Amino acid sequence: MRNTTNQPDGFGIAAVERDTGLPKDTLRVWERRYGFPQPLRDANGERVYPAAQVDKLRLIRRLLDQGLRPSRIVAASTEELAQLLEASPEAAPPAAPAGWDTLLAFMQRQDGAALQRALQQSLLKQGLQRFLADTLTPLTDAVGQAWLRGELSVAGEHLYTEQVHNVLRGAIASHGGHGGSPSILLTTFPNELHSLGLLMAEAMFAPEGARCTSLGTQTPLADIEHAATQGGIDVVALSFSAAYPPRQAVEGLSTLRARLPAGIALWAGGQAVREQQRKLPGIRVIADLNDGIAALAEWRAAHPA
Amino acid sequence: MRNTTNQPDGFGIAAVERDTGLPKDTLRVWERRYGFPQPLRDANGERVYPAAQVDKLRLIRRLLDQGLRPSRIVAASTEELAQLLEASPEAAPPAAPAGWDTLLAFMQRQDGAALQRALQQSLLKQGLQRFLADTLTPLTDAVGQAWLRGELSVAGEHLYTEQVHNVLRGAIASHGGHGGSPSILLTTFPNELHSLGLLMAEAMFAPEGARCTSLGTQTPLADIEHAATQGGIDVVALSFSAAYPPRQAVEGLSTLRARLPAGIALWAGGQAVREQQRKLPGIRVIADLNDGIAALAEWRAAHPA
DNA sequence: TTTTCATTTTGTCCTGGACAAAATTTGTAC
DNA sequence: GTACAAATTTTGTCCAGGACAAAATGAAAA
Repeated sequence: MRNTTNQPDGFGIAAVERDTGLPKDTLRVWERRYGFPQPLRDANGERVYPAAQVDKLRLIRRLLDQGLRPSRIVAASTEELAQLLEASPEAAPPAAPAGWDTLLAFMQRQDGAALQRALQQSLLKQGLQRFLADTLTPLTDAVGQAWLRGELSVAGEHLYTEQVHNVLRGAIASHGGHGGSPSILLTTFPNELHSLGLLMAEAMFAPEGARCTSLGTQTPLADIEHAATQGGIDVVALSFSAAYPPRQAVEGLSTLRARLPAGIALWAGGQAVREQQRKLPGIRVIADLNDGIAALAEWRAAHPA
Repeated sequence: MRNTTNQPDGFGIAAVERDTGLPKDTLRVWERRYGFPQPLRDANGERVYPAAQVDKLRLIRRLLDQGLRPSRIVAASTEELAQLLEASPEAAPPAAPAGWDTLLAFMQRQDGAALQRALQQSLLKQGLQRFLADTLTPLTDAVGQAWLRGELSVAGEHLYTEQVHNVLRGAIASHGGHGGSPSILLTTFPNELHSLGLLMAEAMFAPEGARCTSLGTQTPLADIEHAATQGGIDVVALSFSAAYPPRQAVEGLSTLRARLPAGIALWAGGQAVREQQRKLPGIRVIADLNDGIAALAEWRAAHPA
């Protein structure tokens, strides 16, 4: 029954876990292996992390998400880390989307209303599918980059995600038609909690006249199977973010393919599976949003009403 | 680098922690002291919890929340636990919400469209706030119960959550007014990924004329602080599901309270904090949706424009 | 070039011990 | 008996240091 919070000057290990997202076990093993962090100890021998070390841990976490390895960065000095951060923001800063500066400013100042208005405006001007392909896809990319570079806080990124949700849900609802075929079940595997890809897929399929049923994120495999066979589903569509381990994706998809009746198609989209088509026989890997439309056309050609 | 999730028959310790809100350390020490839970072991000696034990842990968790002590209940048989639960004041599960049978059928057969139509209809008939208090609250409860009893699959529950999201987001959007004051920032702590409570709170506050900014789930503490001070926020509102460890909630809230300027109010709602007001000085614990309205009124009384 | 195989890295789990905070019981004075 | 202080038990979280599978990397073969 510790109170890890308000050490006179520093944070307990539980508080650091909450703040940085790095599990306690990881914090301890890093200390053992790399010599950082090196928390003080209180009277009872428990770790007390000074604020400066917590800040550095947060920086390390950003670099980790950029693809750097712990052995290279955990032991490095704060100056080296800052240099690394400058160095390789994905080499080529890919042509900021139109109006990027304005949008970034909205996110930085936490102005959700303005952000939503701007998105809504693009949607009306372009139509749903072009909005998805030409605006949302590069924009989401740019937001991720901005976070990696430290130009945007986690809060700013969350705000963006939230507003995209609002706009897309509204668009899907207004397209209304709980129409025809195929009947598509959309979801993600457990541990994949990125819902944006899912929603974008739904927004792509729904106006094409498919009957979309989304289960949100994190449906256990057995339940996907159950829902698909129960609900008269034609296609099960899974979404994978870049952060999902590709091997787990392949393994899970193969298992699911084996358990689903052959009459139900299985589609997989997202960064983690983009290059894996050859390892996934019987599964349609969807490379991007347009390819999704193609997959839909294929299905319809193969299943004349 | 374990994959705790998809054990062919059972859950890894990390999955159980997520599902029950009981920390790993606690699960292990209970096993040592009380002989329960008693998970199987996989080839590598790691704990694999059968579904039945996870269910029992969930039951124990509920009794704990009611103030019973671990030594009385952790070692008890499932029958004893069921009796204790009957006897408890909170019992009163009955009174199935109006139209429950129909709605349950929709969920069981994965008919999202019908479910959404039914919810939408209730919303129109009752108005948003009564819909929240009189329909959605008991309904969400009933869905959870049905899942516990095995009458509803995970997929069915996900379908329900998804449709409620659709309906509420639509309702909030149509209420439009990104109006006045206070300016409320809504989110959850890391590891709390239940978004329904958050959305219900937003749906409660928005039509009352508050300016709501939701960051979705899982915002690190430091980023909540950043967003609140950056964005001209008057109130930070956190939501906690029943599965969130109460101690962590209390500790996190205390830390956040200390870090936020005194001028920014901190509100906390949800099962995990319902009984914790006395441990949370300087924080307004919100008992239910109506109490949220009350908190809003209090704030306005204290801050005349 | 791609594919396969061996090696290193890395995160999460394990055991069993410890101890402070909280809860409960016991003791004492009014 | 009731109120309050002190002693005791209960309980959750932390610690150390070891282990190992999955992932990432690098080398070799096709």
